[in-house]
Amino acid sequence: MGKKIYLVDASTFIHRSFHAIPHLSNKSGQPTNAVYGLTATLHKLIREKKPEYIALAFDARGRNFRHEMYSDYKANRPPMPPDLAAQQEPIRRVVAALRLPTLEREGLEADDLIATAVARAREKGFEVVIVSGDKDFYQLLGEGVSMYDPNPKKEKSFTGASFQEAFGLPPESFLEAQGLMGDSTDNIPGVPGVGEKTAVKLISQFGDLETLYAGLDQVAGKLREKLAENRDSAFLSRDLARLKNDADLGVDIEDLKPGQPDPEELRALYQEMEFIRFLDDLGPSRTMSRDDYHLVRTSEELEALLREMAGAERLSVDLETTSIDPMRAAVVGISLCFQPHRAFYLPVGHQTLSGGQLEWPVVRNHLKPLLESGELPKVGQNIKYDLIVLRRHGIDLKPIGDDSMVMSYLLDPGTGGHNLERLSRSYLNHDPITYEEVVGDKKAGFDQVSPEAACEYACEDADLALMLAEALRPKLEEAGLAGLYDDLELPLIGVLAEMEMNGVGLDLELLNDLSKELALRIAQSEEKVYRLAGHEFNVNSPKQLGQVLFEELNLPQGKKTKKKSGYSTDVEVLTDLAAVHELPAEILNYRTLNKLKSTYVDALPALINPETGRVHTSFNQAVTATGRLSSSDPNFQNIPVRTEEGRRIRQAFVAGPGRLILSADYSQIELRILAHYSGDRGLQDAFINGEDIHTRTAAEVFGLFPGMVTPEMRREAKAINFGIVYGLQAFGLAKQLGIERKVAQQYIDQYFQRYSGVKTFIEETLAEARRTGYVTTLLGRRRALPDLVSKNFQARSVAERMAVNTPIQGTAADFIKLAMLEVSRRLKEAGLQARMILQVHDELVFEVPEEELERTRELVRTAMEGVFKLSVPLTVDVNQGANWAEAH
DNA sequence: CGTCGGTCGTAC
DNA sequence: GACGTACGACCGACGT
Repeated sequence: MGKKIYLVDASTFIHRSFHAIPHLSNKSGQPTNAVYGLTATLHKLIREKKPEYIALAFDARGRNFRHEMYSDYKANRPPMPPDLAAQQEPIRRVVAALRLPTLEREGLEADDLIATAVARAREKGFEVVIVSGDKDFYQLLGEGVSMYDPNPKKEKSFTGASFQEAFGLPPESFLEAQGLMGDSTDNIPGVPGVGEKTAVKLISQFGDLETLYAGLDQVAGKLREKLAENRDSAFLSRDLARLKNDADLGVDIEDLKPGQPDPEELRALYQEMEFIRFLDDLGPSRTMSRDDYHLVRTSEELEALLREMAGAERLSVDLETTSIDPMRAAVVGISLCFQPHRAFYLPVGHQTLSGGQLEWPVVRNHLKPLLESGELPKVGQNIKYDLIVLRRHGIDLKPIGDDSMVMSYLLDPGTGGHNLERLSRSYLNHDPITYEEVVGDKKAGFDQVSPEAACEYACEDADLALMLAEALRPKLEEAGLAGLYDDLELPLIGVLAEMEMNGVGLDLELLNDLSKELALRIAQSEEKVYRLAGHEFNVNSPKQLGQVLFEELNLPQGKKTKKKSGYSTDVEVLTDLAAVHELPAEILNYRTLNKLKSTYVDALPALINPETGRVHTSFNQAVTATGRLSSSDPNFQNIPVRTEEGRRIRQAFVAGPGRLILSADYSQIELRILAHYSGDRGLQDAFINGEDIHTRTAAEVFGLFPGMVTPEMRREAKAINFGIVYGLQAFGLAKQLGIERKVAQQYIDQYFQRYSGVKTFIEETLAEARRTGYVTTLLGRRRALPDLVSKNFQARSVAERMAVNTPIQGTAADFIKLAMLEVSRRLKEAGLQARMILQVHDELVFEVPEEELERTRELVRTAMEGVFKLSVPLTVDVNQGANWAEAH
């Protein structure tokens, strides 16, 4: 086999990608579609052809010899669009990092460089493949010269022979045809009215332009006239299309060998461009050595480890367990790391063993002094998990030094996924061993893993958490987030762990009764639905329901679904249809009942922990974009409250004997924060004077004395008040209130006129956010909003609403977190038994011994009201009862 | 049989 | 297109 060289027409691929691929950009707004297209082509080429010799040809900027021959050459080309110009530099960086040789000479186009390279390469006996789809290269095809177009849509190759077969003329004659055809994209005229078909036909008949014009009388009618009229143009066009094959390449063909691509450079580039697909192509980047990870499986080894740890300054801890639920997990092993890249794994609960392992009581007793030592800060990834598991296993882990997950969250709460793998990739440039790699079979528990495999994985996790804590600390400082982290989020971890461990008591009997009742009512509803529909179908399937409503019953369809895959059957549509037909109304009833039963009534008992007899939610500290907590397994933050059935579910959340449920919620916290932020006198006065804010707003908007406000007006004003915080617009308000859009707009205008401080606040918030690229809360929490400067109207609008909402929602989140810390501190200080069990954004729920009720009430209220001094008072309503429903 | 996107509905 | 932040049940398409 001889040598083969691939000559890539890079410039054409760049243009083609730019126009063919819909707009792509990374989060900082850099357009990337052309970079992506060329990179995809190159990856494919390298992967499939593994070229030994290759060169990428680029057009030189500016004029070249064709402009001299023909002043209108490419005169129809608009200047390079800015979005394409902006991609030139990253393209060069990709090519450089791929270590691909390039051809680029002043005054020459890529085509001429390739034609020249073809000639040089043939002289040296190379086989040549031109990588392009451009017909300008057809003239070069022939012995040992072929074309290959990797475009996935119409992947094709041409050799000299296959070209002849397809076009009926030898490739070198195609140039003659090009003279006749011209090329509109380059503004080469050719013979007007003659396209590829005619040109190829004429040339296959005559052979070349000279012969054609010599025998022009053999051509019939109109065509002959056109040919005759444009004789000069035809010859000029041929000259323009002729590729220059004697240029100076400035490089020897033999030197056009690809180098070893630089994986780190590429990784950084692809990360910046957000080319996830190509990142995967690069394979794992393992920048951390695992050579110094050790199994500790005898008490001698354990004692040696303890001696070594005596000098440690901080300790990274990671547990391997049998469950992701810390309230059910048993310890399988524990890894410890206290200096970079040196870590230890202590197996205690492995089922598959080749050697020995340690007994948990032995490990516990040995480690307990260190893990509970106030002198040695503990570091971890999501350390709340380890805190809970260890506490259940007799160790009170303290103090918390750092949690890499929480650190990363504060740095960028807007993008989800603060797991160790992602943190490691983005901050340490290291792809860790994944859980799947270690466990293999997804159904197997971690205790099925061998201690040896577990050691590598667990030690790496502990190592990573330590490295990340170190790497992220300066970033927090730089962003001004260190205070929020040290004084709020970090201490909150312990409070959340306690709340989760406290859990919530459920009245199972009540839930059982409710379940039976709902089952009956659902069955009745279902029957009625079938009767009204005329047949049975899956009522839970929006798709089937859509068919019944809109195709069988021919009810008027309101709207399509968001992603326009079908008919919408949501509550808004069905409510409208309920006026026309009985079925939609019944569906609504069915949905409500079924939702309650499946999501709450039946789901909750299944989550009762057998050890404690209670339900232990997970409060997630690193999920929401605004700083709120979220709750899952189960989500206790969306337990129904508005309907009667909903309240019955809350009745099942009960206090133990001799205890009460106490609920304390901030009154209108978001609107109070808005009043403070905006400095609006009207809004502030309303809160300072203890007025009903919705009545006040109604009076302002409708121009009445507060005494004249009707309940209906108050309801509308309430919608406006809430809507303002979310960036409401006339369309949305009109829809919600069922009023004309114009009227809604009047309401909003009036609102901003009466509360002009709010209007100013929104404008200033947006201006500041556009300038800095992020918004902040009163405590300095940040959220980046790159889309504020997006060219996409919709994306920009969404970002603007986030910019208004986040400081308000996020400040409320800051406050209740502060309150949780403060309440927790004071309860301990006062020696009260009350246990905090839930947080629902503006509400804290406690379980309190009856005899401590009054003291606890006052303690909770003052702690919550005093977290921050706003220009308006923070007010807390406290209520209590035997269950959560009564406490509201 | 598991995964994942879409739809819907609950909370603040 | 049009009001922010979450979680989760269920369906159905798709892949193993």
